[in-house]
Amino acid sequence: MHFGRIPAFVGTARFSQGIGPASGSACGAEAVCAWFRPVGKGKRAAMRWSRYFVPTLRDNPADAEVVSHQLLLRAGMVRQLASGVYSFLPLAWRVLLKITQILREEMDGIGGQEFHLPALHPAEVWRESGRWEIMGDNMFHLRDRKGAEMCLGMTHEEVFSSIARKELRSYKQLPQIWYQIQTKFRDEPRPRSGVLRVREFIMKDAYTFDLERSGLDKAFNDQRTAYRRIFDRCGLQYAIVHASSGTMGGSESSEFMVLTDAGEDHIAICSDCGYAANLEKAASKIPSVTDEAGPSAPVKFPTPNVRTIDDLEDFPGGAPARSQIKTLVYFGDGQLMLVLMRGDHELNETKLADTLGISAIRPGHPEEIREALGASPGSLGAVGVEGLRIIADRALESRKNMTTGANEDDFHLRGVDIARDIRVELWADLRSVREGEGCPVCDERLSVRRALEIGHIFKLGTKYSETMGATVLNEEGKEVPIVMGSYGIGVERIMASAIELNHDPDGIVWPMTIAPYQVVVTPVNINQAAQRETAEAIYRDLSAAGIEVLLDDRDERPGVKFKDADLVGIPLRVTIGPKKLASGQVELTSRRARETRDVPRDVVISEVRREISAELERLAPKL
RNA sequence: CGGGGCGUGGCGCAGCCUGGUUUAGCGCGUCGGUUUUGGGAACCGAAGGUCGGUGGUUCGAAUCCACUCGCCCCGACCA
Repeated sequence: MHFGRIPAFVGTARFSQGIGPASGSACGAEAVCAWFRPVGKGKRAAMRWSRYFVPTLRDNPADAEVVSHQLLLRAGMVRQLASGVYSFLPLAWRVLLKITQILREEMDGIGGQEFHLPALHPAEVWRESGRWEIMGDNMFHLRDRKGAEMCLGMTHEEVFSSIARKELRSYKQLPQIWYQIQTKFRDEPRPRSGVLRVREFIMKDAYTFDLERSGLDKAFNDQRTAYRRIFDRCGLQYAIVHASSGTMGGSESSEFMVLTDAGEDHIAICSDCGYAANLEKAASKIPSVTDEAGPSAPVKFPTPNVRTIDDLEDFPGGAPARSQIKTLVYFGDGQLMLVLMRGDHELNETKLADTLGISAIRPGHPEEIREALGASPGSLGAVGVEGLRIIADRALESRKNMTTGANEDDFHLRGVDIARDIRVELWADLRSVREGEGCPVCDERLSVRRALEIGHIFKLGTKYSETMGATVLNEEGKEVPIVMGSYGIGVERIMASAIELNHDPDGIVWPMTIAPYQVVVTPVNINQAAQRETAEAIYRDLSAAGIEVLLDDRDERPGVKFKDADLVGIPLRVTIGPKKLASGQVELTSRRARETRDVPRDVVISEVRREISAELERLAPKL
């Protein structure tokens, strides 16, 4: 823990790597140690607000929109360095350390072993897994001085797999549960929402290695339980939802979602049976439509200036949206394809990509579309189309007498019988579920809510072990691919969602478990000896009791100190004022309850301890 | 990548359209002093700005033009 004081170490670091004195000592040793420093037992130098770096702001910076971003800035916890890149100041770092401490305890609790892998990767391992191409511009690429291609790690399946394939040879070594808490780099197309979608962030990522599917099932369930304990302990309310596995691959995945409008995902949830799924995955039941018999063949009719579903609904001789076929053109896997939806339904692109098993799809460009179909969007249809893949949403199955574009500008077809007139290659659930539709499990009504992803667990299976050759010998001496799982948690997102869920007009209301400090001791007037001395004494006693306490010894007016304490969100405040102190009393305020009560000075320590215990009890994991 | 917006002391903004009367202002914050001390004090005094950058137009540019960098929002995309 004290490498920084060993001259040889500092000297070596400085000369061999050419880094300055500051990084040589502070960064080289202490910053690393900070990851491992246990939080909460500090009994050293007094934590005095007057000396503590907490640059609070009165006004909201103009470019902060979401609450967590505004409050993190105003509370003097974070500062932006670049778009999607944030510096964490001491208060925020304490919160993050407390969160990572909980992560460690729960990962260790299910047998996890902590690693620390490089953030800088050779291109090679990503080429092997095939994700160098798939990740594309989302990955930060660079070259070393020899010109070799490298990248900054977006995630660590590849690196962990490369260790596993070299070192794991026998089934006797399995199962393994490996994890780390590491910085990830993703060159987001659009960083946003403060610390919620960023380009550099801390992730707890875990990987399990098993011989068989059954082992993976157990590992997956253990992780799921650990995740529930973690988020319970962090004071978050969340939903566990079925999710798409996207570019991670794998067979099954669940996301842990905090219900907040600051999130960018949408989830469908059933309050009755508990069904919950990301809209990228959610299914629903919708009433079936009975069509009247139509003509024996499609009938073309002129529709001047009709370009949209709505236009055609209003057009004389048109059709209601539910009797229209929406024809979308997508490009993916090197080819154009037609995607058919009911007129009033919306395509979910992730469902389409998942159905096709490809990662990158995009809408066709107007020129491509015109070249392929001879018409522009607004007049497209699939009737008689040959040579293009045609994928249709299940809601269109066995529909008759439908109306769709004629692939001739300003003309549509009516009387289309899908089974008879369109060569559908693949039927799939492609539509986005909407509020109020039927739960696929119990038929109750689904609601659709905005949510923020804070964790995601995947059953990877053998995707990476096969492409990267990570195998072991089983009991019969046969070489088999290792069955893997992958499990991630966004550390800053826990911090930010805790704020999204716990704040009031005055500022943050930290859950006791992750609060930067548990108590702040505030003398109303630091210049009055009695108040000052009492505050110092209470501070010492609390500190000695192992409580995380901050002493607000600033020579400020009380209002300033109260406002800052509220803004920063410290759960408890002991206030020492002149009148009450004269009768041997101090005040104990709960930030969350916004309640203040008088407490005799000589029992304040035990009262504080009791309040903390009660809060920790409230946040104790339920399983 | 498409669309929109914004860069003026630490934070929030005005000034720009209609170039010079501005020594570039205002509120908050900061520093010094005095009086204060239970919910962001009052008064006095002070510091702090290459007006994002470069180039141009002009007698003269924060202001007009071109290019460029950065940031934010919506969409696309994304763990």
